[in-house]
Amino acid sequence: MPDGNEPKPLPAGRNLLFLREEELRLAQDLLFFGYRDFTAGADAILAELGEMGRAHHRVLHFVGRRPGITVGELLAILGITKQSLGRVLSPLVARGYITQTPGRTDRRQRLLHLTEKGAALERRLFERQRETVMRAYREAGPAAVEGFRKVMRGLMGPEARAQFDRLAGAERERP
Amino acid sequence: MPDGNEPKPLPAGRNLLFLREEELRLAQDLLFFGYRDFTAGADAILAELGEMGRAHHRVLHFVGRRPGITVGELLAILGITKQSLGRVLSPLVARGYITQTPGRTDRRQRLLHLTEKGAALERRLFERQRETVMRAYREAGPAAVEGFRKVMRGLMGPEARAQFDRLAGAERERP
DNA sequence: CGCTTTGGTCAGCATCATTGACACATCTGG
DNA sequence: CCAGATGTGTCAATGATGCTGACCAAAGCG
Repeated sequence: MPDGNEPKPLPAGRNLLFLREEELRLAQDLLFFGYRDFTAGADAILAELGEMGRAHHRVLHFVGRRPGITVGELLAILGITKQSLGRVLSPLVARGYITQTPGRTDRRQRLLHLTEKGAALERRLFERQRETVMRAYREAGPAAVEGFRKVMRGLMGPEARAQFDRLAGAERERP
Repeated sequence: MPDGNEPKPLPAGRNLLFLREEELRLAQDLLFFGYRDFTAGADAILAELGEMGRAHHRVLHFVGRRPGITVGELLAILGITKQSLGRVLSPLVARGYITQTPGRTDRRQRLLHLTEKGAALERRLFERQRETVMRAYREAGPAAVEGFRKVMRGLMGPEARAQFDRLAGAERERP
């Protein structure tokens, strides 16, 4: 990321960079409506199925994202307590969406993987959200997408940023 | 929008517009981490004060955004039920954060306004989020902000889009 | 061998949402 | 003017998601 060290106090775009009140009000509105509708599709599927909610989806997502993830890593990513995760993870295991296998080197760990059933549900939720995001991306155009990514990443705190970068780089085998 | 010093003259549109799996996974991660950290600051203030949560903040925000809004309009914006709103709004009125006054033309309506106390709390939460958003905007730059806005708006469904556009254009007041 | 780490579990509580049913005041149209 | 529609408030019950504190068991490690 091209941070800081560029001594360019160029006042170009100053109006945009000086965050006036109305600009932040707009950002608040955008994030509220946008995030709500982004999650709405998957939420509706889950509500239809019953017994599961958004928290279960998040677990399915991140386990699918990092197969073999440990409980501790998942806790760090989600930023919730062990007890809260337990109430979501245990049913997912009991109902055959996720498997737990002891770690090879550290047998205290429970490595989490999606079962076929779990992967199927995750994919269904994924496809539903893909429609929403694809439409937004297509309407906005590639340059806007790049800007969207920059701003969303900028909203994260240092910890979330580190978590995100690990996930984003995981595909390319680049830690 | 088509500014931006791209050092990589890839076949730009096509790769970005065809929403590959990994691109959506990234979008999911971005929205999860970004939205969570965006709300985290205000949530922390509210948790400190006790007695109020994110739902109360949303009410304060939208009442401040549209002074004199009716309960029905607020329900439409928030997309929750009357009962859910009641449990949040009633305490805000009882504790002197919001006033209800009968509508001039339709006395069934309860027009909502922030009190001085309510405006002060809303401003405190606002300033906290301003820091987060300002940092993200500054790091990303004006072009990225424009893209962010386009994509977030694109994520909304038709109803949310109409609500958002009304709020965005609602600088003009009606007495 | 103790100490730490990793994970699981119990009991209790708070917040934010839901549905269904009902009550009341007020506006509006025939 | 009355009947019905509308705007708002409130009852009870339920569910999903989070929290804290406490405690336990298995496994790794110095």
